[in-house]
Amino acid sequence: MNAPEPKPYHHGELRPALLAAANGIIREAGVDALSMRRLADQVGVSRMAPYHHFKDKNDLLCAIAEMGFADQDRMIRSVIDDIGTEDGARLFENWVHAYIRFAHDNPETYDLMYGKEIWKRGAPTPVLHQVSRASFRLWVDMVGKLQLQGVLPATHPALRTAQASWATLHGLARLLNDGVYVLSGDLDEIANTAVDLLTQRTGGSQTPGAPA
Amino acid sequence: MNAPEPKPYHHGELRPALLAAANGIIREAGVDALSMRRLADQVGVSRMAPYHHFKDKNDLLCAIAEMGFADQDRMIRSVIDDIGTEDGARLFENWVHAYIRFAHDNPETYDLMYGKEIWKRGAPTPVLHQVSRASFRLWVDMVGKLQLQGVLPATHPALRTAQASWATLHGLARLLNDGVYVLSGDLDEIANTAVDLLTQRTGGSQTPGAPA
DNA sequence: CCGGGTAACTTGACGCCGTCAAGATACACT
DNA sequence: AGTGTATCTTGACGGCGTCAAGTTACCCGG
Repeated sequence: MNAPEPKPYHHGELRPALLAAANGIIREAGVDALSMRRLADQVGVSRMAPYHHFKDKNDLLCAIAEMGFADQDRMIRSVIDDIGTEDGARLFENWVHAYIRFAHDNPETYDLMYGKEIWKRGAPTPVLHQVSRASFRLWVDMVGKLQLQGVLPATHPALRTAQASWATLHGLARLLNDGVYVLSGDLDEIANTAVDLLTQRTGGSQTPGAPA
Repeated sequence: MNAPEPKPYHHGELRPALLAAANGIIREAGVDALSMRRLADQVGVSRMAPYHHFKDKNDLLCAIAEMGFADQDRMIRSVIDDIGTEDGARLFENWVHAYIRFAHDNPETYDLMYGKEIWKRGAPTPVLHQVSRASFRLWVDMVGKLQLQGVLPATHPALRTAQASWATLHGLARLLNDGVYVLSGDLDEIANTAVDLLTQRTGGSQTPGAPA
């Protein structure tokens, strides 16, 4: 056992430890409960120690948002890989549900990723900017392919269609997470409605996982 | 001139004065800049005075959000009245643009009305709850009528269609205000794309104000 | 006219917060 | 061994929301 070493002045792995702890706090107590002081305390360092690894609180939040984008991209890509490019409609449906589920499972992180906390109040880190744009580009490309397959209407350029349709997803996610108008239980049904609206489908399969 | 009376211990019109000042601060410096202390200072009373008219900071914010809903409803209704119920498609288009414009012109208030600050963090006042639900009901009724006119698809109940389509508007508003993905200049075009998507229109009038 | 009740307002204090400034510590390299 | 540097600590400042206890002005029945 070489673990103990009660207080090795130099923590050694502070940055990752901070990120992990911050994610934990956010997940359990919400992003409002995350303060630099409390974070430092929880990791076992003094209050100013984190400032050697993150210039700001904003800087820390950006790093967390970055991780969120990475997670989301991973999840989203797995949806694509699961199906291949064969059945576009099904792919889109799964995508939508995956997106909503991600937002629902990680409400606080989602908030950080797209909320004003970072994007309006504090300036987003350049690297966060890149990451988020890359994530959006993934979506635009996807929409383009779905337009070619006739799943989504091609009456507008892919970029515009991507923006408008993504706004729908984002709006749903926000309403769900903020608890306005939309009840958690109705979400799947609303998501299906959104899918039908966007794909201009006549009727609706009520649950995507139905044994077809 | 009977105005001066430098410091009449009892302010007399404190509550409305607080609301007005709060709205001013929010409009000019953002909701983050609104603190109870600063507000009190600006109105010329001591820090705890506002607490006799608003139980909480949350209570104050709810009151501001209420006013926001009132404004929004007024604006929305004026769109309806402007056109009558004759041309549903045009009505819907104008509605969407009016909605977005409202969000764009009052970003901080909009944030308060639908954001987590009130709905998740602090509990919304009962009366705010009522007001917001009434506002949403207005939208649901509207959607129902548009479905009857064939402007919006009737494949789902009015409630679901209202939720899904409203999510689109809300998403656009959020993205615009938070500065994610959507540029201010592209907004009208994106809004039109959204209208076309939702109404399943084949092509698009590019600007609503275009001379037919 | 006066006495007391009550609503409006003030001042003091507490414990949080983010972070600047300056000092202490441990390691890395010459 | 000595020096430089990255890392971590402690102290302090101003700001926040708000509880508790005091002060002031008005209102109303006698």
